[in-house]
Amino acid sequence: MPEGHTVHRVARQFRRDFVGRPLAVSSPQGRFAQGAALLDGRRLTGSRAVGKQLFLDFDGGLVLRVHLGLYGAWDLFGQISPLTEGMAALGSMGAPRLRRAGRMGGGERERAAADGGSGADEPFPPPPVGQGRGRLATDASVADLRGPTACEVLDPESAAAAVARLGLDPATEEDLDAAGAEVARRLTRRAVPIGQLLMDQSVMAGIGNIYRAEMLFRARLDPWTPGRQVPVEVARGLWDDWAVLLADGIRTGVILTREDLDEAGRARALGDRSEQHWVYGRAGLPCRVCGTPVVVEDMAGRKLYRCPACQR
DNA sequence: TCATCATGCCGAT
DNA sequence: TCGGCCTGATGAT
Repeated sequence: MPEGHTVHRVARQFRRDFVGRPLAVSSPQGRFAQGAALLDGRRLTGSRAVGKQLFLDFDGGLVLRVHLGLYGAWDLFGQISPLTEGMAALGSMGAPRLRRAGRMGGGERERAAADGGSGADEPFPPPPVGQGRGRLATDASVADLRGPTACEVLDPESAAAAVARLGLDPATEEDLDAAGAEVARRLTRRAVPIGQLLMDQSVMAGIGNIYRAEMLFRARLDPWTPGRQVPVEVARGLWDDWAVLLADGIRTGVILTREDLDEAGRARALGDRSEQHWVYGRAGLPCRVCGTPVVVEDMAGRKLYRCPACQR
């Protein structure tokens, strides 16, 4: 789903199957017609993610910036490489959607072709389903973009400015130590609740509502604590934890934050949503540590889950 | 068939 | 702080 780990996986997928090739770019829905015309026929030269945003680099320096928002997703067809060892290639990445694939627990969908069949009944390229915003295609692979919050073509300077507006992302920073120190500064100089600062994409980029709730539980930190009251070393610990969780999420495609599980428990949880989180989505259920019912509150218009006993 | 919900973000007030 | 916007799945009616 579209927190940072998903977007990094999308970037990786484009590197595997699209970078280095000329792309046919179109706008089935029409809303991306101008941008598509600028990119159509150009070779894709790079694919990178920063936070929740995807940047696709094209010959001539043009950059396609995509933000999936809450509802966006990529549908993938044709020749698509598996991203996760031992798992089938994916047919959809982003917001949870189910179109032609079987049941899966996450925002990623295995492809119909993956469940034993050859997938030969799928025409290629497939007709765009619904009103796709954009289609990027090589002669072998197709990526359809649906429902994004942002999809725009930028010149190199504007793309750099968009990246500069984002906070630090442990998956792209060269110097994790220096980045951690900077993040700790940004987290501890404002009176805004730490729970809101974690969602602020200009501080640490890529954290969404699930990772926010889970990271604060892992730190046993009350989300309502003003940032400036959080000890610097605790703030620094949040960065270090984000680095660990993000790397794990990129590897598995799943937001699994339970560090208490053994290998078998972890393997089970990867396929069972109800076992993946400490507090997210568990309102009213007993805290996994102390048994106190998990509460859900509104913080700046988003749902915030926490254990009122463990996090203080 | 309808209302509600969702892992996000922006701009007006 | 609020409403709006992107889209589709789900459960109630």
